[in-house]
Amino acid sequence: MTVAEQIRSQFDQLTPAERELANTLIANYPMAGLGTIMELATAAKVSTPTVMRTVKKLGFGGFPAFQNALHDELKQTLSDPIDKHDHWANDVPAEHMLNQFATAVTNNLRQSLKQLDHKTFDDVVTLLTEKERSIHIVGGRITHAFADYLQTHLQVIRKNSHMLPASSGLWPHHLLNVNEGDILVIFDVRRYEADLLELAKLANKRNVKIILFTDQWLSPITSYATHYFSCRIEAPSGWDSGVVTLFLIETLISAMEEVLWPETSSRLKELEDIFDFTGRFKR
Amino acid sequence: MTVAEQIRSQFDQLTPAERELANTLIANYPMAGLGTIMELATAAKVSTPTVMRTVKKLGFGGFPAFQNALHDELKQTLSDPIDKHDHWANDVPAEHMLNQFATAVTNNLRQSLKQLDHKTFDDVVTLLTEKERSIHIVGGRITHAFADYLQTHLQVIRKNSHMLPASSGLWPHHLLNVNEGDILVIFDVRRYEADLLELAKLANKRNVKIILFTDQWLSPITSYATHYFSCRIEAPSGWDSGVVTLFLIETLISAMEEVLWPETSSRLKELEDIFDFTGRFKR
DNA sequence: TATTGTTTGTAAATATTGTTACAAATATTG
DNA sequence: CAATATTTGTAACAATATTTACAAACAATA
Repeated sequence: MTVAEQIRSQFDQLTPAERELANTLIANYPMAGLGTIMELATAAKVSTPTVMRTVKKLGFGGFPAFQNALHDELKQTLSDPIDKHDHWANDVPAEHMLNQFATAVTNNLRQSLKQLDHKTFDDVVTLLTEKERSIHIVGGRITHAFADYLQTHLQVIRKNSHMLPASSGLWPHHLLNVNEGDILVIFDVRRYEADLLELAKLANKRNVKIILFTDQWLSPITSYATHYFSCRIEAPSGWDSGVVTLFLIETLISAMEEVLWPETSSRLKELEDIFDFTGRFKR
Repeated sequence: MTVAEQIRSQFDQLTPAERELANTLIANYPMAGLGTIMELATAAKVSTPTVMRTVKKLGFGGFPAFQNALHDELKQTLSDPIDKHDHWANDVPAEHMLNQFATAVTNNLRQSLKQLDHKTFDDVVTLLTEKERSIHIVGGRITHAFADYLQTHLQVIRKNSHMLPASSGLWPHHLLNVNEGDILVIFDVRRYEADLLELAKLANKRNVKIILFTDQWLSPITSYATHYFSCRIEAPSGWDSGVVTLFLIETLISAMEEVLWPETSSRLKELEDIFDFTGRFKR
């Protein structure tokens, strides 16, 4: 039973001043009840004790209790409609790693998306599709695989994307090939790597645009990055999860593809022809 | 500019405790900010002064001012007849690639988990944790990155895991190092690669146990595999999504870690020490 | 390693809110 | 119309919330 229903059901038992209150409360429900008891009293043009008596009459212990009820209701109304499946896998107990991980991962995704500024996303898509800029990609110990994945896909949809060598000793040398206005994509999640930070500083000095993929605690590279994505990486284990990071990479690729479709389609065609020729793939 | 946007835009200038607060605030926005300053502090596991400082940093005069801003926003949201709550990302149209992709990915996850036999999962965990077997990992053009990711993690929690060389010409040679009872983890999604199939046949002949990660259409290697996982890879674009594949890899790793914890912990400790020594990581 | 600056929490002080007691105002009844 | 009951608001009080001051913990730097 909602607070509004409670008010309506007892409306006829209220005194004139109390009805005044009830009316203003319902008139802009539930906002009117979210402030202080004084604000509500003023809005209804009654005194605070009247409010007090009314909420008690309605069955609440006091004004805070009444307000909590409103809060709980609001929570329901605003709560995510995205189903919280407590059981993802069939016939598997909820404590099974599969279910735990599925829950954690979707939470990560939901929260990361809430924090993501979509303008950042769109700006990055624009940057990455400007073909006069060349792209350079680098990752850390764990994130190296993501850098690899991004590169594999970028290669197909545009020219001039390169992986930085695995050995950090070669990075300064490689930076000579990076021009002002070029893009450096860095993956850096905890524990943040000192070499990557140095690289970012150097690149920043050369006016290279830095796009950073990091975690919710933000790598120190953030200060040097033109744009950054913070992907939540919580997992029910000692490990971190890269699922959200991968999600973002793939979404970026898809968004880029939309923009670049004319060029992409012909590149893809060429690629298919080459693979057909080499016979590496099953038809 | 909404409070949420204000938080996002200044997120990188916040201190760790302040970020903690910002995260919980955004995670269940705006409900978390509607109670008292103490409730918010408790929810975020910080002290009330931290909340105080944060809201001032965000540009509000004090907590009540901050709360009023939330109230005003909420008023807007609640009077807005358009249901904004169907979206993953805030303030982004439903047709935006971010929302489309998020929906697709969670559907993939749900469906993949429905089809997954958890006994297969548990059996694979058992197989991979038997340390007398050595593990060999190989991926295709796209899936190479996943093979890499798996290897990076396996390396930490157990001995004797190896990546097959990138060039398929070297695989037959490498197979000589693989003994009966060893494990070959293969990643093969469409378009299925002929070389990988040949490799699987050879390995099968040598009584190597094959664990296969493939898509919902099942690679031809499935017939030679001891266990296989089919991960749905549908995406709203010409590309396939590897999110479910990564999810499974990470879940496997976590499950293995649970089993192997005694050994893992000491290996992890060693690893940390080495990294500390080399100074590659920020503390 | 000592020094400095930053971050964070504890605890006291201040302000505000919620509650109660009581009296004035209003309505009700004989 | 007076007596009584009911309703309502004023003002004091108590409880709680917000803010500030300060000190401990922590990280950065020399």
